Amino acid sequence: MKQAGYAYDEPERLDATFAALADPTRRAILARLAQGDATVKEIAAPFPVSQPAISRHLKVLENAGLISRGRVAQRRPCHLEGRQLRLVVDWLENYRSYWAEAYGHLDELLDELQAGAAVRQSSAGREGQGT
Amino acid sequence: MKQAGYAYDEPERLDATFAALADPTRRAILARLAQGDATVKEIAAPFPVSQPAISRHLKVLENAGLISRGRVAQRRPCHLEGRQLRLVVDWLENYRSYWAEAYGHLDELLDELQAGAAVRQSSAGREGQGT
DNA sequence: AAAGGATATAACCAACTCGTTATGAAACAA
DNA sequence: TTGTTTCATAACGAGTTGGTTATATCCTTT
Repeated sequence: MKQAGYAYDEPERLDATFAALADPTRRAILARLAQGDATVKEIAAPFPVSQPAISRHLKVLENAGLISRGRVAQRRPCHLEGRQLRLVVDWLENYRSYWAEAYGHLDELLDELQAGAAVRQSSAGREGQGT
Repeated sequence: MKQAGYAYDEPERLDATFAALADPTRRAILARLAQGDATVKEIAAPFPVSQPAISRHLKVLENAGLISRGRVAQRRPCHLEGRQLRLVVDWLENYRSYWAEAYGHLDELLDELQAGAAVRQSSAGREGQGT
């Protein structure tokens, strides 16, 4: 386990990251960015809040390391940064034995089953339907 | 108390869950509980904060669905609930393509490489991209 | 140079968070 | 009963958050 400035837990960055993820608007922004980079205006469009509010959300996401920002003319295209999400995944890994058996979304489960099936597909004929 | 009805994102519970995880003391509590159930007093012991503060952290964790509490005499043993962590994992799954390639912990990476190697063991094409 | 579009910053406010101390309530033990 | 242990709740203050409107900044276009 790591020991940073904090007495008990991991780096302080996780604080900011989890806090950033705690807001639905920000998660929605991430969902938008998962489909491709976007400018502030594009990001702001679907939301019922002001542009400054979005700008601040973006700053929070950036401070959390969840996004990065480029610069094209007067636009500042935002890009989803997988690295920080990875840290969250890594953190969760410590608890795998707890959530692994928990029944989560069904499709997740099916996904795993399918992945397993794909590997051994050489033998018999599977039926599985999609959706 | 709270109101549902968010336009964009998933259930509101994720808000509470991520918010709960944003605090290092609470993550440390979870880490403690990962080693086994514990009473409030036991949990509070290592922390430099008052017992009421711990009680409130536990309430936050409970509201987030991350822990549950039993009742034994005057003790209220706390138990880590994997189900809610699973929801976080499920949420992260949507971003897998982003964090999967990100270099996180090395062992994680190796784990994946090994799994991948097992799958493609028969086909021998592929020029590698390095790094 | 002047105008305009895209974004950031400032100032402000209501609501929430996290800590504190003091006290209350429930279960046990004498 | 009386006291003790374990935990929760109330009340308060400082700091943070998330929204607003107004304004400043930067870059492009005319």
